[in-house]
Amino acid sequence: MQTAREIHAAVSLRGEDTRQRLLEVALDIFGQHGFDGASTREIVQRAGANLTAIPYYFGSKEGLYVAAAEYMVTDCLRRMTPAMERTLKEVQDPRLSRSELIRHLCDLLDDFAAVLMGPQMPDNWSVLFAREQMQPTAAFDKISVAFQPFTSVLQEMVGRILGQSADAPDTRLRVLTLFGQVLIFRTNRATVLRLMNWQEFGEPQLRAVQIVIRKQVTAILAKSS
Amino acid sequence: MQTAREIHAAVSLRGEDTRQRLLEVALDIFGQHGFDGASTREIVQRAGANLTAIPYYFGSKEGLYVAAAEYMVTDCLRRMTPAMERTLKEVQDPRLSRSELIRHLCDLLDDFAAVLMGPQMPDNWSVLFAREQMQPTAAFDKISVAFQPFTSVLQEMVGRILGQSADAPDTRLRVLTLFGQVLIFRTNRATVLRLMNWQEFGEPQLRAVQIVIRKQVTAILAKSS
DNA sequence: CTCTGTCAATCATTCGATTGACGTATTTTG
DNA sequence: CAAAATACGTCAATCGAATGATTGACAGAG
Repeated sequence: MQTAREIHAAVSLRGEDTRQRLLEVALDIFGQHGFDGASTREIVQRAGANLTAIPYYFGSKEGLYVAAAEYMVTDCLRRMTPAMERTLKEVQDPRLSRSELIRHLCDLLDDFAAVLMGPQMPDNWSVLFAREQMQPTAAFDKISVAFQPFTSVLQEMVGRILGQSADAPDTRLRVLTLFGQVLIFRTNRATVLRLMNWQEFGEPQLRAVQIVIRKQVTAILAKSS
Repeated sequence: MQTAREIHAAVSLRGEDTRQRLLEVALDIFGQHGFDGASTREIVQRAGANLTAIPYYFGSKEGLYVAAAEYMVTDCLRRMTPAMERTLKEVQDPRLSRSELIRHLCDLLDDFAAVLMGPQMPDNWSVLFAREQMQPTAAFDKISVAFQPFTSVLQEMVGRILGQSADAPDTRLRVLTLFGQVLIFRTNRATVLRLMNWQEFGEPQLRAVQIVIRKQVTAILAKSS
């Protein structure tokens, strides 16, 4: 990893445009074929750019990969921030009841599910994400750091609901398993579609998932310790 | 996909041996680099075989990929069958109480978590699995069919516990989310390790996960509808 | 005139697959 | 039982195609 070639920052409008198109296409193709399998020729062709644009803007194929991963993370976060900020505002009041906290948590998970299952999240992104989980590259750090505020909010809420520290191992494990209930609909897309006899993740499917998750999250956090 | 070249079935002992080594190495490398990124030369080199062994035994690179995926699924199932058969025997009695059923379900999920987090399940396998979820190839059918009995058992148990049909959409969604709570520790390995400040998935980590999952599954299925 | 961005042409490497030959078991035949 | 014939597995050499990267020239805006 890492090449020391010079990187141009795209000054003019024309340059920024091709840079952007390269990122989007690269993200799609890297997700589809993996780093080694992705062809720089295919990327530049679909982006309507020249082969030399990659070394020019990103230094190398690897530089393009890391930049594409960063681009993906930024875009995901951008879609989650409204729900997160809304939740942060909602739970500001320290006198909220347990059931009110649970309701706000469910609302947040609802939005999370909507983003994950929605059409704005291309499958190829998830593949790249999954690969980084098992074989972290330089891109994983950027991914990890970017998502931290999100898990942080969840820890805070779950901790308050269960009456324990937000940093307690039990709290963190709870957060992860709550995550898991939603994430499976993204990470195991094909299995879900087949088991449910669904053709796609549309509005009614999303609704059904949200209902079940609400029921279960409520049951998990309602009374038990 | 699919090439019509002739495939040799490896008759003698010597042939079966290299065939086996090719499968194991191929599974590792396909998982690591993806289908396009994997190099047949690297595979045969690490397997101590000749380049022509791949067309000879599997028809083509694609044939090797499908065979490797099948090999992985078979191996996973082999590790899960003992727990599954034990559970099937346990729940044979139709007069089992709800709490007893829940306990047996938790036991099954415990074993499932142990297999997923255990060292016998290489990371590269999970990557291949994840990729098949987003971009199913000919190998996904084999994967899907092989895992069906497992989801079938879970549907049966959850349906009985909740007093509803094993095939009801709600039952299936419950099964998927139960799955999800365990699966996240495999699919998002790097994120889990970082959030929990773990260096590995060892015995104590597995135990902690199992405890939380038991608590949550019990809470989910105990009383609510 | 200079800097930014683009371009075709070309480099050495590596890719998956094929070929035809060569041993070595296994089976058939005299 | 021994010899010939067949099938099995392996091997180096080679094919055409595609890979990432580099070069040097060229266009247009500041």
